[in-house]
Amino acid sequence: MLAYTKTQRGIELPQTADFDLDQTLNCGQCFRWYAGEKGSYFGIVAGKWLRISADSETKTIVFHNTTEEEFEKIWIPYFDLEMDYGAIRRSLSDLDPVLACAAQYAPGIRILRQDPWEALCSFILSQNNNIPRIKGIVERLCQTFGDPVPGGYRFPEAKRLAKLSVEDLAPLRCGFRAKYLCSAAQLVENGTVSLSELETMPIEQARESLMQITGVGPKVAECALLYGWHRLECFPMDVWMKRAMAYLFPGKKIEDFGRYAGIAQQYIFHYSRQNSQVFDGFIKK
DNA sequence: GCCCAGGTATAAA
DNA sequence: TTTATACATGGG
Repeated sequence: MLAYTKTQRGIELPQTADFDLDQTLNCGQCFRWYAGEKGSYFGIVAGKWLRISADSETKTIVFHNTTEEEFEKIWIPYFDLEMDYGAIRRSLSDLDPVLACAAQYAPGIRILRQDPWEALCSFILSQNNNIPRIKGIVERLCQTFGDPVPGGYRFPEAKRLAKLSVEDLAPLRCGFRAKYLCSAAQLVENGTVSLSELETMPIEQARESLMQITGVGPKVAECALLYGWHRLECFPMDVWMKRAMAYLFPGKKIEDFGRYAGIAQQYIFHYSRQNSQVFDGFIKK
């Protein structure tokens, strides 16, 4: 069982190497968390506003003003707190020495269990885009079409977006991606793409299913399945990652990373971005 | 102003 | 089947 304590501030969790807020919330897997004071973050998940911070005095992660019930129901699953990322990191490290090196750069990364629909939309909006702007678009999407909740807005349901036209989405200023969002909403709403079935569907089939949506290619499908459906075997590949793989793991295939390939991918992504030697090795054409 | 962003659809080779 | 371009917008 997960060891947490209830205090005046909320719920507190002993700080470990396996959970780092910056690495987890600032790595491009989610777009609705904002940095607050003193290294804290705030965001809205499942209609609940949360402030979360690391307290170096008490050596705890603090989930502020949270009830036990809410913590159990929302935050444990969302932050995937019952999965042993330390064990996964060690087993991945045993697989390959270069991967072991990469893992050291972001040992505190966790793969969030985001809402599948929100993740799908977020990664549709992420294509050929940068993170600050993606965040802005997602925020406008929620403010414009999401139901209000204390602290902000929910992410709008597919049902709501399915009624909208490309013109209706103009306030988002998301450019050519508006028609992609419409396509996603309509295919989900008319049942062509079943959000619930994607959790257990064979991965190849799941990928094909998502790619029926106009604007969802292999990269977006892989990101959505990894970050939205927690399909950890998924390994988002872009030009950058292809080069990183060729440079760091010549001859190695994604399957070699096993069922936690997606976590390996996050380690590699962070490592490549932070290590200038690796960067110079493959990014300059 | 200029470059470009964790891509994809579409039209040529 | 592989390789080039346009795409909308705005952050840096």
